[in-house]
Amino acid sequence: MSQEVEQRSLSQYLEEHNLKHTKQREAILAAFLEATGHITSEEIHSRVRVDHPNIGYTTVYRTMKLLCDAGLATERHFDGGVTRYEIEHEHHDHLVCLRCGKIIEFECAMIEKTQLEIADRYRFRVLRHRHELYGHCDACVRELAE
Amino acid sequence: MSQEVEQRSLSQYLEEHNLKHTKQREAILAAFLEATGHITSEEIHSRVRVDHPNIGYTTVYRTMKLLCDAGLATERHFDGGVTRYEIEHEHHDHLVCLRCGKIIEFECAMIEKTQLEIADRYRFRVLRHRHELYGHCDACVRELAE
DNA sequence: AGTGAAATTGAAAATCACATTCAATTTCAA
DNA sequence: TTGAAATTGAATGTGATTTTCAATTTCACT
Repeated sequence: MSQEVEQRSLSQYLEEHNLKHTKQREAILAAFLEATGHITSEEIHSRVRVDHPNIGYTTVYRTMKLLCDAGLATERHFDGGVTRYEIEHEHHDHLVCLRCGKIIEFECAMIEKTQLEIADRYRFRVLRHRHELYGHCDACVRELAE
Repeated sequence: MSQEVEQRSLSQYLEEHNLKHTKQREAILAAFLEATGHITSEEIHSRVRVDHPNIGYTTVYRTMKLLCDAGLATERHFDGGVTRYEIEHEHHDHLVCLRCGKIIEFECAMIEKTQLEIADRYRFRVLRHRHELYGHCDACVRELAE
């Protein structure tokens, strides 16, 4: 299946860090990968429970942190106070629909460059950033117009 | 004193909304204005307690919400999960020092314009945004280099 | 295969920041 | 002065996450 690379990557991380390979970790990674981006621990928990009814919420929680450390997932904190996880890939920022919750990724070299220039003016060393545009997606704008 | 305008502005808002003018509200606004930007409810509470030892945390909390509604303060949620309040003024974004907590405001018409162009490409209607650069300020970079 | 030290699990309890409840108090228009 | 309505603040609730800890599992080494 298409999860081989990630499962192997997890195993490698676990070995390198003297951590143990468990059914739970494997199942949680699988559930996370099967979902499409920006999922919450809660959602992963329900999904993983279908096949593994006795995996606890705490374990999902801890495992998602682990996957982040292992470089397989990234934590995102959008407005609303719930942590979401996305599959780790190139840097990007987000458009977040306040009505339907849809999350669109975007990337803009121009903005990236400009923000570094701004930081330079303050002799500020940027380590990371977040840039989120909140509003209404196309579909919601249409529905609201009705 | 220099708070006259804001105090009057608060009074006006209270009248217009059939709310009452209380010592607590006045004191909390005063404490907020005396502080320099990006303060937490917790901090406002300690400050206001100096002269008004029996004002409760809940009241500070509620009053800060009120000041936001009245257009005198703005709520900000930086990484770390604590709400901070700043004196309401023109739109701007932030540089946040992860070491000393210093917060620098910046504004960039170019970025504002570019992000609207990006949103347009997705037919996304932007209602608000957040753009925060996290890293180390000049002073901290120097100290870290020692 | 068996052993045991170390890691992991999961239920429950703790934490953290914020929000709500409610009885007592205060405000202010009449 | 009065009393209806708003406000206060202590205590309690909430929601998301985090920690605790006893029981279980993993895995390097017999």
